[in-house]
Amino acid sequence: MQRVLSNEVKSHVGKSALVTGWLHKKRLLGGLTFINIRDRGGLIQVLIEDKKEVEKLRGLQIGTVLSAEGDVIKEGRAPGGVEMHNPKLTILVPVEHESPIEIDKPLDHKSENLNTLLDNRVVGLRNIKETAIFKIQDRVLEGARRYFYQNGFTEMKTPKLLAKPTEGGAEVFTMDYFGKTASLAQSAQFYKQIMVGVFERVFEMGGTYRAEPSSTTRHMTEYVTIDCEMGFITFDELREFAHGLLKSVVDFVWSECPDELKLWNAEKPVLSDKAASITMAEVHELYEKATKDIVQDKKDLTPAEEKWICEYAKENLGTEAVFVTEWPSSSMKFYHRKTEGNEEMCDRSDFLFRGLEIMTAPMRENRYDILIKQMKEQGLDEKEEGYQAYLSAFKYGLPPHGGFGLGLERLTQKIVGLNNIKEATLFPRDINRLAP
RNA sequence: GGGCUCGUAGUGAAGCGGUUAUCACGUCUCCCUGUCACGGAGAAGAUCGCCGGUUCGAUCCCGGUCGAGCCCGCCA
Repeated sequence: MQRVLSNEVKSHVGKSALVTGWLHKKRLLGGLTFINIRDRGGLIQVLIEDKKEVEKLRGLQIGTVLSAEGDVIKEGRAPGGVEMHNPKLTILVPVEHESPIEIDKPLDHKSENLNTLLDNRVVGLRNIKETAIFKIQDRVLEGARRYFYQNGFTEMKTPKLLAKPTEGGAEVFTMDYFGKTASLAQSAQFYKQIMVGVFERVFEMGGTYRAEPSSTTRHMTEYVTIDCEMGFITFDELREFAHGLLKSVVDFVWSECPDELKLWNAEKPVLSDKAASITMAEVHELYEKATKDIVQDKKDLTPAEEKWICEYAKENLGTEAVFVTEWPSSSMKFYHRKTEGNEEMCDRSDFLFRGLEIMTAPMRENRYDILIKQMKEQGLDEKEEGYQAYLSAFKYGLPPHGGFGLGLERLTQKIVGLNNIKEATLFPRDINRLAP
């Protein structure tokens, strides 16, 4: 008999069916035994009355792989309205080891116990509520992909093994590469820009590696960026496009994952039709006025300011996502573009969503000679081998362009409403964690 | 890299200078015909993170160490 998925069983009412999956839960009530079988479609309840069949489950733990062939009955008392009766059970993989954590009840997400959650990830991810996070993440990726395709983008995959750190710095992982030193990509920056010369609009979703010794609720050493770069656009158009991406992804996820979002009591974000922007100076001023806190370093935003300005935007601008613009050019990357008519500033924006920076969206300097000048100003040697391929893209013509990197796990975290980015990561990597 | 906090059965918690180290979930045995966080009775399960010190006596107080979490810096 052919296997039927748990969510398709309802179309077999009155007939017999075969379901195969994992033993998710058993409840023995004497003459009646209920079990739940989990497969990729969800859960199905099976009622076992035959003592011989019940006895097959003795000593077997949650996680046992089994199949049940029986009659599909319409039953209002069963979850989902259908259940299987008179099953013949076949144990495919007996499991006798007790699960280290429970998988049929919501798992503890308190920060103090995060370590247990992550140490037992292999089994814990089978918990329906944990699975929901990553189903949502899957839809985030798909929603983003659709938005890019609708807007004329081409998906690409750029190398993550690099000869030279793309943006310099100590936060780069290095390794032996057949006698040479290779580094892991800490961004797709150079390749994204190079590919503007090929496709105009490109995107990539892939791993990014940073050897930062950060220990916070929002940092990991390996994470996924939804990266894009687009040519022939203005700074305003870039922010509008990025805002549109967030809106589009949110709408898509809420239409695809209502059940999963409900498990987490996730509230749909309120997002304005058009992108909302506030200058950094305005943020500092509003924040200091409202909280009486003095911001020491005015060249950046503190986490407290990021949280506060998002609350402000929600109340006053009708949106939970806001761009912060007018960043000082004194702390910009060499490939960023200075603001025309105001060289003290650069065309950079950070996109804050529910109190967290989820992307940086700047324009790039596309004029070859000015780019070289900016490299020199930052003490970089444009003649170095690692820059040659990158610079030749400019030498042979790149239009005005800009792009951004959106942190997948940060976005998932904020959509679901999780406290720590690692809760939104299957197998997180941080300064202390390299396994599982 | 800096600061603060926390380590007690498989999991989550309580506790106290002298206890048989307490509770809930899970596990095991028995009972239970509509459970869905099933219910009831019983049982097993803990070198109280590790090392050292103070003390007649340390899980508890002190020091170190290892591990973890949170905040800051930096960032997505």
